[in-house]
Amino acid sequence: MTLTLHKLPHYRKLYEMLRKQILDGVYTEGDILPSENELCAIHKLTRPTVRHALDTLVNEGFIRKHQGKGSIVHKLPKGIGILSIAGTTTALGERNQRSEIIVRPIVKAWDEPFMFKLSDTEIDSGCVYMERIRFFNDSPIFYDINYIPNINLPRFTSRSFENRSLFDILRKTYQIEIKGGEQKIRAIEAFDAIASYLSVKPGHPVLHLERKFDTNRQGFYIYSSIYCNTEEQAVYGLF
Amino acid sequence: MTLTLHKLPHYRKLYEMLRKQILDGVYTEGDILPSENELCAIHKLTRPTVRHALDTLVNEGFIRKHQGKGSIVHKLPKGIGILSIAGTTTALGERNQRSEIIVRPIVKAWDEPFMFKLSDTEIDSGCVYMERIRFFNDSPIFYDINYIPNINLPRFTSRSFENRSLFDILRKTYQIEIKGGEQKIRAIEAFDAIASYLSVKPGHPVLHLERKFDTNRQGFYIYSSIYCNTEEQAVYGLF
DNA sequence: GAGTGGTCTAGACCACGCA
DNA sequence: GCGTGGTCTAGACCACTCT
Repeated sequence: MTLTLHKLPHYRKLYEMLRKQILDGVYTEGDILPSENELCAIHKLTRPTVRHALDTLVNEGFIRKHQGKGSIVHKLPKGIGILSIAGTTTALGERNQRSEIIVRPIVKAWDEPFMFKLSDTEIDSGCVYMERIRFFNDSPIFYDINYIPNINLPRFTSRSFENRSLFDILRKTYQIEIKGGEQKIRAIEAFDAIASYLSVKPGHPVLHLERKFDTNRQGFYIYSSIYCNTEEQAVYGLF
Repeated sequence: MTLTLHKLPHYRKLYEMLRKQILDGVYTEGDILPSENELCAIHKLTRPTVRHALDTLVNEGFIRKHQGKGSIVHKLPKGIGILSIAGTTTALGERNQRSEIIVRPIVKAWDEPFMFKLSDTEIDSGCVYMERIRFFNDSPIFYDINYIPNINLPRFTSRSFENRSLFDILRKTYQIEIKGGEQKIRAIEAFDAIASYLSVKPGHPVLHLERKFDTNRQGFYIYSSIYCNTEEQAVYGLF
């Protein structure tokens, strides 16, 4: 579980460390983190750097800050945190999660019409396309269709994606990091294919998310269309 | 349209100014804002302060920053940005919006069971309850139920809410600011009341959001249950 | 009053995009 | 090479919470 390289900025390293400690239960709901001044002293950093790390944790919902009191660990969401998706680093290691490939990655033209506006470069390059089902506690919760521009991704289609995060592979193999994104959300009736994949009856309401991810590569975006069964677990988000 | 008071921090004033200029079309999609150093010179501020303002704009999706290029104004979402709700200030002035009160504010006990865990203080106080429909372009899009703890809110139930934001009143009358929050999202079948309010047929899929807002008052949260018709317009969010 | 987070200054060096 | 944003230091003062 050693981190890839130590070229991360200081605030990022502190962020990763505190985040891991919260996820590992070193700090649990309601605990107060060391104060900013203590963190400065411990890690030999200055307050703006420490605050940057804490601000990131606040944005991702791990802690809340209260003036005069301290940084308090927030309760972890019970649902599935797909709306925030921790745009920054390693995706949150959801428990009891596995995925099943429905359509292995293939190179093809973009669907027409496409859910987001594409640049000429994207259109000319075509996309790597794949379909997956993701399970939580052995129930199919997500059916997602992914579109990745076919630009400078050697041997991408021959890689294995079973039980590995798509974003993990992009990060580790191609140094592509997700920096943020936008999404459209609708409630729709499951049509036959969706109903079958998600084990619901046709016409059952499901969540439909259309997402566009920003990356650290200029002009390089990743697109996903996700159908989500919210019967048992709600989808969870912050704002 | 003068701002209430000038006691805002510097980064906040710069943020409000740039935000207003973007919304007013002074800068439009693709435009590059003045560089950080230019903003420093113009407003007599230092870079961390300017960067704080820009970071806030990034978090709310108004701009994207690109190293070596600048801060670029992002396209404004076409849908309804309820997932982010601009936790910080004046809610985004949606065009062609009006609301209709279904149940005027009344004091009552909390619904049982409640969608979020309540503290003893909250339970003992009861809540101010109200129901509203919100229209966009004359179509009923949101039906929302609001619960506000009945703690130190003199004359709240006698106020008029027509065409005024609930949060505006809380901010201006009681100095209560929304600082963030969390939400659960599901796709459900509209039951009869919902279907009638949102002008859809019973069983039609609608979005159901259960929200808990943090405020600047310690231990004071606001709760909403929102049903949303996503037939015409998608709900829009960032991450 | 002591400690906490919130705001702010005045510098510095680095990495990236572009001409 | 220049200007951009990204990171970082070393201080300062204020507002808030708790005791």
